[in-house]
Amino acid sequence: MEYNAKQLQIIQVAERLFAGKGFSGTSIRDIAHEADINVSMISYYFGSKEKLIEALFEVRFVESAERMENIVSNEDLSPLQKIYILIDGVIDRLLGNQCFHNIMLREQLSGEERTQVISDLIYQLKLKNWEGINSILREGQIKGHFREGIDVSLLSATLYGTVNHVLTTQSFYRKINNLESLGQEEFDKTLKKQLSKHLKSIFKATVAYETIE
Amino acid sequence: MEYNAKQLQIIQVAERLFAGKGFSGTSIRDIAHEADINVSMISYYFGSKEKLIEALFEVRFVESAERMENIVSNEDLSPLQKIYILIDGVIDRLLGNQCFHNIMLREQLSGEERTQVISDLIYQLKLKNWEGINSILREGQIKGHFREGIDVSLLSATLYGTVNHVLTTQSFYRKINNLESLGQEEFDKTLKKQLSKHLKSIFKATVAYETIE
Amino acid sequence: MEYNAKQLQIIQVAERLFAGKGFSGTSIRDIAHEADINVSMISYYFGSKEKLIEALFEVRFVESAERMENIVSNEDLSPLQKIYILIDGVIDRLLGNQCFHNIMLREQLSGEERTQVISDLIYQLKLKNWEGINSILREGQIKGHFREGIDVSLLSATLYGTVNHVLTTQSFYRKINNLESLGQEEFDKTLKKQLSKHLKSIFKATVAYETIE
Amino acid sequence: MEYNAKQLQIIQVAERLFAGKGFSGTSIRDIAHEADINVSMISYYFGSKEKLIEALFEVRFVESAERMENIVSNEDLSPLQKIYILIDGVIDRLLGNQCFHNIMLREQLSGEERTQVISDLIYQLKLKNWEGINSILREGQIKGHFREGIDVSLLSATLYGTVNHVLTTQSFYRKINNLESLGQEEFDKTLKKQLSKHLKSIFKATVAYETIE
DNA sequence: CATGAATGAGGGTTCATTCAT
DNA sequence: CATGAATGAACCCTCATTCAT
Repeated sequence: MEYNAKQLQIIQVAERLFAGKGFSGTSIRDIAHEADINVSMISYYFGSKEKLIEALFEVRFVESAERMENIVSNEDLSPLQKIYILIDGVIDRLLGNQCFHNIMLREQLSGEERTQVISDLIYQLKLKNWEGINSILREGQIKGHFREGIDVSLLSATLYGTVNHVLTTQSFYRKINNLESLGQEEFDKTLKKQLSKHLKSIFKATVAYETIE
Repeated sequence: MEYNAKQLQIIQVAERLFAGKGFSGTSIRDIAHEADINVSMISYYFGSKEKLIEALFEVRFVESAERMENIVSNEDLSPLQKIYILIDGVIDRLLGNQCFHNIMLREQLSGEERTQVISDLIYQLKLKNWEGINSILREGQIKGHFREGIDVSLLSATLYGTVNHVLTTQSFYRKINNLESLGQEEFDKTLKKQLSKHLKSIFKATVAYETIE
Repeated sequence: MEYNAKQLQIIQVAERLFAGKGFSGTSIRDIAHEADINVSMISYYFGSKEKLIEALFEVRFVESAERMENIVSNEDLSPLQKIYILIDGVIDRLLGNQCFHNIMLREQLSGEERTQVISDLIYQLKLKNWEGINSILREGQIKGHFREGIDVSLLSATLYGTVNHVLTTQSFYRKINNLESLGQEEFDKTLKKQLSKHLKSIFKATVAYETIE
Repeated sequence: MEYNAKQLQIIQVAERLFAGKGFSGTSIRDIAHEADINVSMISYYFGSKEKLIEALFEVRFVESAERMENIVSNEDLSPLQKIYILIDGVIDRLLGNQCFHNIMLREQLSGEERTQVISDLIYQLKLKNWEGINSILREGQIKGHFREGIDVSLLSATLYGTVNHVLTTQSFYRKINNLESLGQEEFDKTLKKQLSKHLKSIFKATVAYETIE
């Protein structure tokens, strides 16, 4: 599915508003007003409000579909290096697309199953992510670098859950760590660095034998 | 603030529906229908839909306000034992009140700051939780059991984030781990056990010196 | 119909609120709140909101029913003196019960004919007033003091209309005449004096032969 | 502000209903039903019920803004002739737009100050009317036709108050003067004639020296 | 191909009144 | 005799969508 410039602009505005106020809490009038278009354009271009959020998911998924693949298939890296790159990749992706991941979190919290399309896309992404981590861990186990008996699901949960939680509670994090004076960009940089170190440390301790460096 | 039986019933229904469809996505007619009351009762009992969700937060917060206190102040436990009890407490609390924590996650994702009341309550709860973990860690450091330089915020994020993420992606977790045949109760039990083991392992590796058992 | 102290208190509050916001614009909750009673008391004491305004009219009418009679039947006064006393009486009555006359004006403007009871009371009052003026004028004509061919209805309209209009546009009157610094009481006194002089002058010029003093 | 045909139709219906039942007493459903439109059209066209009445005031004010000007600035007329034309103009205007003036009277009786817009418009109209009368009277005084020491406010009150009062109590007027058999049009004609004569007589006696014809 | 006028359904809230106590 | 809990109707307004142009 290809979208023209106007459609992409609408999607972008919708993404910001859905992130801030939720799907139900955002009216097409809000979107139309912010995007400076007529309200009927949303139905015209996308068919309905629901189709709009589907389009949003499609666009963002296509963008991020290729990343995991590149990491796993790179043969020059050790399993632990791959894990490290994976962690940084997740951090970058989630913090770099905060609006979209906010929406995705909301959708996962929703029992409404807005549409099968979105559910399927989220499922596919999760599966791909899980398989990526899994294949790296298996490779590490085969190479004798990693322990046996690692719970991939829970380790994934720790990776994504920690980043999401920090993303969600940014303002609290700033307050508690006296980082309120920092600009958004600088704060993001600091956050990424600390998150990266923290998660790498957890992963290493969890998967790698002590002797591995 | 005290609520009578009918009010508590409404709150309970609202909690379930807000968790499933979000605040904006749930109409007071939905709530009234499910609770088998007249639509005007919500305004009558709570003043407005917004006041209803505030009441919900107040009730749930009062319930869970005392838990952390009991753990921290118990003098018979070692710091690591306290951490372990804390972890199990968090798991129990979040998985035992899935609807409410779903709503709380939604509210944290929301940029709307529905009301100052809710924001304040969430902030207070987070602060209390943070202080609880912090004081246990400090105690462990003073006693020489725990490492220095622990990032309390990120460790909290890992604890809450991991549990929340699992809570949010339960169905995926079941599917990927072939646990779809289990009943909800049995699954919850399994999940709690595995989460507990996983998080305790992470915390131990992160905070404790290797020699500590 | 007799009303107890509580009922009279309710009537008094209702009068003030009806005057300020109109009958439809005033809710029984407003009244109950201001009168510091339960909402159900209005239905309980009066039967309904409509019956309440009827009661208000009854009470105020009984109060003012006797005045005109006294003026007309006083044999010691000349017709013109009677007219003068009548004018001052109308001014005093309308300005002394501004709330009630506000409500009465509203009811007369209304095409709803809220109830036959109110319509009848207003009709009776108007008729009594008209007859009072008429009989004084007739007396003056018989005595040769007053001209023939006086339009009693229009003269009444000028009397009541002028006072009502001033009553209605008090704030404009204050502004245009630079009386904004005066207290309400002092302003009322000034207003009454000027209205009295103005209307007496009009009446004299309209009804009396020039030579009459 | 320009209004299209449909908006003007809605305004016209609203005017009639507001006059009959008051603003609070008229629901947008009433208006929609009478105007044969969907209820949502009122919000759609005017924004809200309050904005609708504002629009009504704007339209009617624009219509009557020019009249006074024409009278005052006409140099071929004597001051007394101008007064006479003014009186007939007021009578025509008030009796010709009974619905609107009913609403305006209601608004002036209201302590709610529905919106600043309406209050301002009414104030401007009153001021313009006052200034018109004032300038004619001053002209008459300068030319030596009129007395000194005329209270413009009270004279205005008598003019507008008398006409309004007759307008308000038409049915009583008919009854008392045995004019119940007349059709509305014929009655209006009779009323205008009598009102005109009555008010001109009052004004002449009040402002002009006896010798002036 | 794009628009904005128009719609019916449903949103949250307030209403006057009733009824069991 | 007096109360407050509870009700269903109606309130104004916003919603996503449609349709003629």
